[in-house]
Amino acid sequence: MAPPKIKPLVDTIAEECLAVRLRMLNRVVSKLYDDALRPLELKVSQMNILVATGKLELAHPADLCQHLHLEVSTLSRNVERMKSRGWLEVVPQDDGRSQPIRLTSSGKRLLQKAAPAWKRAQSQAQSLLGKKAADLLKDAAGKLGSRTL
Amino acid sequence: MAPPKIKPLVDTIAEECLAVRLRMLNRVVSKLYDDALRPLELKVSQMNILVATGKLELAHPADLCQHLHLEVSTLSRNVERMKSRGWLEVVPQDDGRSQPIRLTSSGKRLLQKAAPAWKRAQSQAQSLLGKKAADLLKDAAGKLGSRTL
DNA sequence: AGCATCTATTTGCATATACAATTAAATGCA
DNA sequence: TGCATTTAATTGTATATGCAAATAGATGCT
Repeated sequence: MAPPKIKPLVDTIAEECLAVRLRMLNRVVSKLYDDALRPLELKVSQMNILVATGKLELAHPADLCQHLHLEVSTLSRNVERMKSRGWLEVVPQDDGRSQPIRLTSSGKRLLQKAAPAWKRAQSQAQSLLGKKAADLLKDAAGKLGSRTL
Repeated sequence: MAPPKIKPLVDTIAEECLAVRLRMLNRVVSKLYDDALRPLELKVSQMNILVATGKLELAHPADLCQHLHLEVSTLSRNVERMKSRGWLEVVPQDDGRSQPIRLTSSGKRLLQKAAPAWKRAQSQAQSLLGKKAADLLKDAAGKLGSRTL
């Protein structure tokens, strides 16, 4: 029998899909930050983790994941790389299951050094998205539960 | 000497970084679609490519990448997987460098079958983000140049 | 024709991400 | 004490992503 008409469906999804748009924006905006941070050999994904860890001071993986809406297994691999670079360290606890981490001095220095690059990327992203979209982005992120971080 | 004060910097980035928010939203929203599409063994990243290919009818990798703001190397690998699943096929050209692709019948049928799952995820994403943010998302994506797709 | 150059795509390598399964440690209860 | 259960994190496996380098084919110039 004749193949089903695919065109209307394709047009609908192409014009309306929120995921395709969000994923595109994510790629473009992440690249702005990655480009700015490249001289520091730091990626925006890693900077996010450094910041969230600094915010919590002593950060349990599961807590970080709740704040960042990241899978624990994803975080585990990222932290592994960042420990080996000397930016994070584990702080042993009474409960041997816990492996909470904190910033090392080196990690803190890296964040300080990254600040100007972050500011540049942030302002590029701001101009690209426009103020309204940028504000809405904050609102939307707030709706994800587990406070903004 | 004393370590630099890291707290104010961490607070600023945590509260204002657009990338961290966009990346979080991307993870959460992509998961809505991936969950809905899982029974079809289809990921939202792949659905995006199927749709963009369907839209162009005969799609050159470089064109797809421009529309989707994707690296050609990324697309190359994704297309490889999708060819091996029988959803896409290469259409040889006079210019031997060109490797334009199109949907196979199987790829079209898959899209048809995926439509209800897409609709469910789309409406979940809509509720999560709210109408205003969803609309802004379209505007913002429009700012990326190379028309909406 | 022959060669440098340009263009389209793929390949090598590394990180990011998620799901499922596993390990390790604490806890509760018989 | 001993064992099932629960909790915290890691490990196995696969896809997604991007940068840099390599390949392959077309094109233009001499």
